[in-house]
Order: sequence, then C-alpha cells, then structure tokens
Amino acid sequence: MTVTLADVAARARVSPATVSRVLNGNYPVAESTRERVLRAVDELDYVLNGPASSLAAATSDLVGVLVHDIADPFFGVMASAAQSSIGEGGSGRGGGEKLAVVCNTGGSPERELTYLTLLQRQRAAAVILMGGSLEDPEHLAATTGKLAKLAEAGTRVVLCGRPPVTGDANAAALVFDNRGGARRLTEHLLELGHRHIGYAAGPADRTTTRHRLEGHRAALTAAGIAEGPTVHGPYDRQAGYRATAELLARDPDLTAVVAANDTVALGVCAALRERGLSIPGDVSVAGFDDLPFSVDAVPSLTTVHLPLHEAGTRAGRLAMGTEDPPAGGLARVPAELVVRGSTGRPRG
Amino acid sequence: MTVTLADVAARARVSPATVSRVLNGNYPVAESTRERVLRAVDELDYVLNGPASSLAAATSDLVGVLVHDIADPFFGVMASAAQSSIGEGGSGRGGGEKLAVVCNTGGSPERELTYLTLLQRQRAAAVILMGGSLEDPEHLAATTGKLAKLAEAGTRVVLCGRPPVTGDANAAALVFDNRGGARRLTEHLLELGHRHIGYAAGPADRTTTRHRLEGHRAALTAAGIAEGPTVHGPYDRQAGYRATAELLARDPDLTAVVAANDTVALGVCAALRERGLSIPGDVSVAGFDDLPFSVDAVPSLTTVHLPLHEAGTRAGRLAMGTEDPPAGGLARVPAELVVRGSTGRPRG
DNA sequence: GCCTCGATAGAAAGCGCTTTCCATCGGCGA
DNA sequence: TCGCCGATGGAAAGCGCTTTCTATCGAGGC
Repeated sequence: MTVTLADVAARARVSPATVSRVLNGNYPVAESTRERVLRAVDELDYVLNGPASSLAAATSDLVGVLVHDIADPFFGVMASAAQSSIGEGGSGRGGGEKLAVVCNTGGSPERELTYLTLLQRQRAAAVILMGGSLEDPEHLAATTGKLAKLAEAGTRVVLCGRPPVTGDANAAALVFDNRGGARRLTEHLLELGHRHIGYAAGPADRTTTRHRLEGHRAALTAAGIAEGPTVHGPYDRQAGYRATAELLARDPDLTAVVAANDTVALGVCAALRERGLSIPGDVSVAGFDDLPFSVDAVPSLTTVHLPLHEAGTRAGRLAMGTEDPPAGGLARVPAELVVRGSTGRPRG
Repeated sequence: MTVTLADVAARARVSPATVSRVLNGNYPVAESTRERVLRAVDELDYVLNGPASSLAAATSDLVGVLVHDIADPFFGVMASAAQSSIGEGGSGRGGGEKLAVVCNTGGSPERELTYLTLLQRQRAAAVILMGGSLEDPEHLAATTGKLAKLAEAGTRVVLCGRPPVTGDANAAALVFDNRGGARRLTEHLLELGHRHIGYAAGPADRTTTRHRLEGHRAALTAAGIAEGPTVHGPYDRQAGYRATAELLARDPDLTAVVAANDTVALGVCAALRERGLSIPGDVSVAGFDDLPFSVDAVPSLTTVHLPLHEAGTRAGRLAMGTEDPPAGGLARVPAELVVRGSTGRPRG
C-alpha cells in the first residue's frame, strides 16, 4: 500500500496534525520535531496525496494556462514564461510549487469552456487566459459567466493579451497595444511613400484582429490615404500565402502588405517570391509580434515587437499573487515598431 | 456556498449514491431517475469536486505531458497532438475528458523530477515524457526509480522520443529512428560529393544527440570518409550561428554543415550568409526534424522528417489506454530524408 | 509560591465523493 | 399462490488530509 501521512506520524512518533504542519510550514513546530518528521518522510519515501490535501484545504496548487495553440510560438513563448514565473514562486499548499498546466483550446470556445470547467472542478488556484477572444456575444457571455464563477470560488483569473469584458472586474488583465502598434506600423509604410497597402488580416471575429485593423485604418485615415484590400484568414503561413494572391488580384498596384502576424508574413513573402516579386524592392512586407524567427527571415521582417516574455512572466506572477494587480485591473503592454529589412521605399 | 453532490441528491429526491452513479455512468440507473438527476445538476449548476472525487476513487483524470521546451515547435507540435488525442478520448472518471497538462522542464532533470512528483501527488492517470533524456547515470537512476513508482501506483507511463532504460519495462515507448535518419542524411551529402562535412551537434550528454551523431559517423565510416569537425551546443539558433564560426575555423574547406535540428540550421545559414557564403553554392546545410518553418526557409531546408504529429497522437492514445502498447513496449518511428534546396553539389 | 501566558502538540471533526454491501420491489416460473 | 431473481436505489464506511479547539508544559510576573 501507499504510505500515508498517518504512517509518517507513527514513525516520527507524533500526531498526523504535526506532520501536516511540518509539511505546510504554516504553524510553529519545534526544530527537533520537524527534523524527526522530515526524516520519517524521507525514510518512508512519502508523497503527499494531492487530492486529499486539496479536498481538505478546499484549493489546489494547479494553475491553468489556456492558449489557442501551443505549437504557435506566440503562445509558446508566453506560456513558457508564465510557467517559469509560476514555478519559481512561493511555496504553495502541499509544501511546494504550483503546477502550471498548459491547455490547448485550439481557439475553440467550446474547448475553452471545457477546460475552464475541468479547472473549476480541480479547484485550480488560478487560471490564465492567453490570446484574444471571439467577439461573438453568446460565447462572450458564457465565458464571462464561467470566469465570474471561478473568481467567486477563489480562483484568480488573469487575462493576458485578451481584453477584459465589462463587468469582468475580478480579473487582472494585461492587454497589448495592438491598435497603437498597428498604427505605427502603417505610419511607417506611409512615411516610406507607400500608397497601396494590402492587409492580410487574422480571423474576422477576434478582438486582436479588430484592434490591429483599427490601428491600421486610423493611420490611413489620418494621412488621408484610401484603404487597400483586406483579406481575413487564420494565423498560419498558408493564410498569408493565399491572401497574397487575392490582395494582388484586388489591387495590382500594391507596394506593401501588412500581415496579421509574423507567421502570416512568412507566407506572404513566399507567395511574392514565387511570383518573382522582390522584397522589399517590389513589395514591402510587415509582420506583427516579433516572434523569434522574424529576425532570421530573409529579408529580416519589419514588425511590431510585443514583449511576450515579460507579459507571460507578469501573468504568472499575477496568477501567483506575487505581483499586485494593476490599478483598475488592467495594464497596457506597449507594442514597439521594429524596422528591419522587409520594408523599404516603393519603386518610382 | 458551493453546490455539492448532496444538494443535487436532495433536489432530485434521490440518494447521493445515485447521483454519483449517474455522473459516472458505471452502474444501472433507471432512465427517469437519470433524467431527474441531470435536471437537478443543470438547475443547480453543479460542478463536481475533482479532488474529492479523485480522493475517493484513488485516481484522477490528469495526464501530464513533460516537454523540454514548450516554445520549441518540436515539442509544441507533439504536445499539441497528444493533447488533442487525449481530449477526444473516452469519458474518464468524473463524467468527462481527461485534462492533459503540459509541463515545461526546460531540459532540467531537477524540474523533471519535481514535475513527476507533483503528478504523482495528484495521482495522475498517465504521464508522457517527450524528448531525449540526459545520459548521466545518476539522473537516469533517479528518473527511472520515479517512473517505476508511478507505474506501480497505477499511472501509465509513455515515453515519446525518449529511449527506454533497461528495466523500464512498464513504460510504453515510441522512439524516433534518429540514427537511421542521420545516416541517410549524411549519405545524401556524400552522394552529392561532399568530403568535408561539419557537424553542429546538440547538447553533448543527451541520447538524441548521441544517436544522430552515431548515424552520421556510420555513414562516414561506411564511405571511408574522414569525420569533419563537430561542435556541441543547445538547440537554438544562436548555437548554430556560433558553431558555424568554429567549424569553419577548424576546417576552412568545409562544403557542408549538418545541424542538430532545423532551428540550429537556421543559425548556421545566417552565419554563412553573413560571411558571404551562398547556400548551397558554397556550403550545403542540412537540418533535422522537418519543423513547420523549414519549408519556408530560404533556401528551403533539406532535413529529416520526423512524424511529430503522429507520434504525439499515438503517445496520447497510449496514455489514454485507447491504443494497445506496442509489442515489447517499444515502437520505432521512422525518420525520412527530405531533400530540399539547402543542399547541392559542392563546387569544383 | 501561585497564576498567567506563550509555545507546542494532540484529538477529532469534517472536506465531498465513491463504492460495497443491503434492502426493496415487481415479475415470473413452478 | 409462493419463492426467487434481476433491476434499482439507499446507507454508510471510508479515501487521506487540514484545521479548529484543547491540552500540556515551562517560564516569568506578582
């Protein structure tokens, strides 16, 4: 049979209560007793029973990190940063670290809810939702309701790169300045002299897509330049590849393409090259996010740097309660234009 | 207060036992009763208490997936595939899915053990270890011991891309044919006429590194060609970049570089380009793994395709018990040479 | 020298669920 | 008609831990 706390207590000749106190360290125990207990733990190779502990204490040391797609570096970087800052954190219940668990929603609202329920069931200590959300009101209501329940049950809720919904007051939120970043990026293209700019946007019904598009349009409007063609698609290379054909078809005079993110930009580049168009000689290309590979692309990508690592770290700290939530529950994360080799002056 | 199973029972005018049976569906319950219970669950918005359930049932629906680095697509792809196949799986305890949780070890043996203990504590249903392991005997012994304990406690153990240790009989293992893949890759370079081949290898003390290097050497030996310089480093772009300088210094006549994986190969390419060397005109470059981006690299990377997605899916199924473990507990996963644009005949 | 207080340790009551017996009940074969 | 069986549902005993409420023991304060 498995070793239980009672076995340890018997071996150390103390009561179970004392063993529990030694393990959780939140009650004074005489040094000699503590040592005796720890020795017994070691000798018996005792491992705390998590469920029992969570049941009695009405909380667990699980922290859920929900991402749209683990295989996407955007989430990979943030999740990994969050997980580190959670691991390093203070000693939770059960004499140790929290278990940060990454859950892949695939961007599907249903899976998101499923995971939230699962985490609620586990009495998770905290939940971090990464990435923008769908704007469908029904989905929004369902998720918000679920989050409210989680918060009510004592689970900390952190949004990272996801705008808070009104009335979502009990969640700390870190939001990227997508609008501002996109605006600066388009301004950069305008300054270079581009007048026909295509936009290979992300999925149509997501907050992130909308915000980036709004920034782009704001720049155009301010400069009095007409908006070029826009095509929506997922956040993958294929989408950029396909979008390029359509953008070019809709405006053959295109001299620049702004992509939903760096991955999409890669697809755009591939499609342009395949048509014999040089970058940035014939067409300039810009990405977004500044994912690790974008500096290695040929030419290196002009993009908008998002401090994903810091944001992830901060989200982790907020989840641990190591960092105080920002005033108003919402902190803006800056987005900085990074000009590299893929953008230049248009010909002529 | 939170709604408990007893509340549901009261509302449905049945005993708690019956509610539990409805929820777990492993005992006959009359249709009318079942409906009444489900209605009550709905009306009260009841959420099962996971810890309590796990405690009573002595097992949980957690499946741990340990990876070296989530931000690395190699793991991202496998983990995401595993998580999907686990999610889709049969109904576990607690009337639903299993919770696949991805844990980032950062390649550190300590963190790996920490996570295994955490999972053991949670009475995880299964654990999947992805990626090669350190070859340090002490670490190996510790991990093997821990895995044995997990298996003993009823947790399924699956190794994916990690060679089993002797005596690790109760773990199902999926191993990539790193040796064969590496061998075929080097053979390809030899056939093209390369005689001076440098190797930008992975970390020195890991199984994966050793196997790939062995395959590489086997090809050279069989062809009677002298081994070129080898440099070890981590699996990142920087490593490839740095290694290139050293390889070139050690053999200025180098006409080809084999990299530890595709990411490293990208660094190698960057370094070569910076020195004004063309690819594959002056130097051929080869990667390994066939990560998603390698087809988009310029030039596209010659590499060894590893079916990461399928391997991850299979690992997930093994963890769920949906798929029978392979005979002998070990299945080889093929590695296929993919020739693209980054390798060609050496000049002259 | 007696009482109080601080520091420790133990007793025991759950935490919310699962599951092993049992009890009940209607129907059917003899 | 009686007894037995299959199908359901209830009672209750834990699962292994946490935590309040007490108990004990010295050390000072008066």
